[in-house]
Amino acid sequence: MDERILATADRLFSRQGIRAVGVDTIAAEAGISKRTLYNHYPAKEALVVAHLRRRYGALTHADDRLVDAPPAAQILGAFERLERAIADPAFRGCPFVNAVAELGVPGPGADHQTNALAIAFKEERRQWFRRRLERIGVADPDGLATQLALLVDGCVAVGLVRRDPAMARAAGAAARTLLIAAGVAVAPAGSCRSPRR
Amino acid sequence: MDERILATADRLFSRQGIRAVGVDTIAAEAGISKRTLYNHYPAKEALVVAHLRRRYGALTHADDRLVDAPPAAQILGAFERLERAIADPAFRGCPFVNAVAELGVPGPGADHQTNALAIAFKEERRQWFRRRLERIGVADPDGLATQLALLVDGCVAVGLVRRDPAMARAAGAAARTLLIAAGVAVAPAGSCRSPRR
DNA sequence: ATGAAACTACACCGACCTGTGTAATGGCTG
DNA sequence: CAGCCATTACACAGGTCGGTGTAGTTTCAT
Repeated sequence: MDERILATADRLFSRQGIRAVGVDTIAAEAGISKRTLYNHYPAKEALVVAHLRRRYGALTHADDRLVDAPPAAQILGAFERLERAIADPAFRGCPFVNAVAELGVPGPGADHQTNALAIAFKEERRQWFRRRLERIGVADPDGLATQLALLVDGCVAVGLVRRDPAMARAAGAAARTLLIAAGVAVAPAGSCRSPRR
Repeated sequence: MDERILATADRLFSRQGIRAVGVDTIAAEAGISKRTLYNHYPAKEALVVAHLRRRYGALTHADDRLVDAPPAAQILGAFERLERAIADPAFRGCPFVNAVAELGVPGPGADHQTNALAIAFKEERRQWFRRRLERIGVADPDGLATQLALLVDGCVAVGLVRRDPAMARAAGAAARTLLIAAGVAVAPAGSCRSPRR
């Protein structure tokens, strides 16, 4: 039940924005009464936090399937997955950036949770890159991880306004260039998408 | 008068989000009556569009002061300016990305203007890079311009949630690496900030 | 001084917002 | 069957929203 509520909130918050969606709409779309919704979540804010936590979990481990591939391939694979994500019509940018932008500067003593969640998510992904770069053995894994994470965030941001797979491909190409410049041996471009032909 | 209204709207929309700010608040903060506000702008949506147009003009030509410097220095200078922008406490990310995220998917026959403005802005900045890369004579100015623009957008996005100058420096370092990989001769890191010492 | 234009204060509208209170209904387990 | 818990429908409170109508006041050029 909580799951159905959260899935509905996810969809509506992503599509229309957080403030644009009322609790009545969420309850109606979830097929439950408003009273039931408030029996599961004490306030709309709790629903927002739960929505962000859900995204956190889903997005954090989205690129862990290729865990057996070599680290460089995992990194480039993440950018290929990004290209597919942007092509999805349901793609609505980064929910954490959106939430921070929409909820505005935290007022007195409130809203710190959203920003903390956003920071944690960005750092989590940066570390995802860093771990793999360390396994490769590049000179500055931390700095390069930051650069790769910036490319992802840039691709996500611009992908929201201009849904163009060329943006994701450019991000992947830039990542490839940065890896090569760091001395990493990477497979030639496009080798993953059409392995041998 | 229009200018004062717009400046107020700019500040409030940026700090608190578009939907979070009511017209009463804008009028009060601008020191005018709500009626006067509606005599200058027919609806809140017009105010939002004007706000985005204003940002468009301000941000598009923000990096045109170094127009006499060599193109590569202009490009790297843009990333240094980005570092200062992020450090500004009033920095609130990309207003176009924020607006698109907050206003949600355009309903039937409405809101296309915001998205079009956002696309135009992103493209404008990409072309800004491209013109300079063409003057340098790199092999693929268009592709490299896209990559540099992605770095800027990534830095802006992550700079909103984690106000850290290290992010901007990483973006600048990545830009430098990409330029070098494209065969551009760039000054050593930090040469602009402390010219000769 | 006169008249037009701009501005102000203020009430008001209907719609929507988050959140609660309540009484009735359903299903499930003992 | 009895008791319990979740859920429902529905009304309601208190507030904010975008937007309008109106009557009176300021400003300013002629």
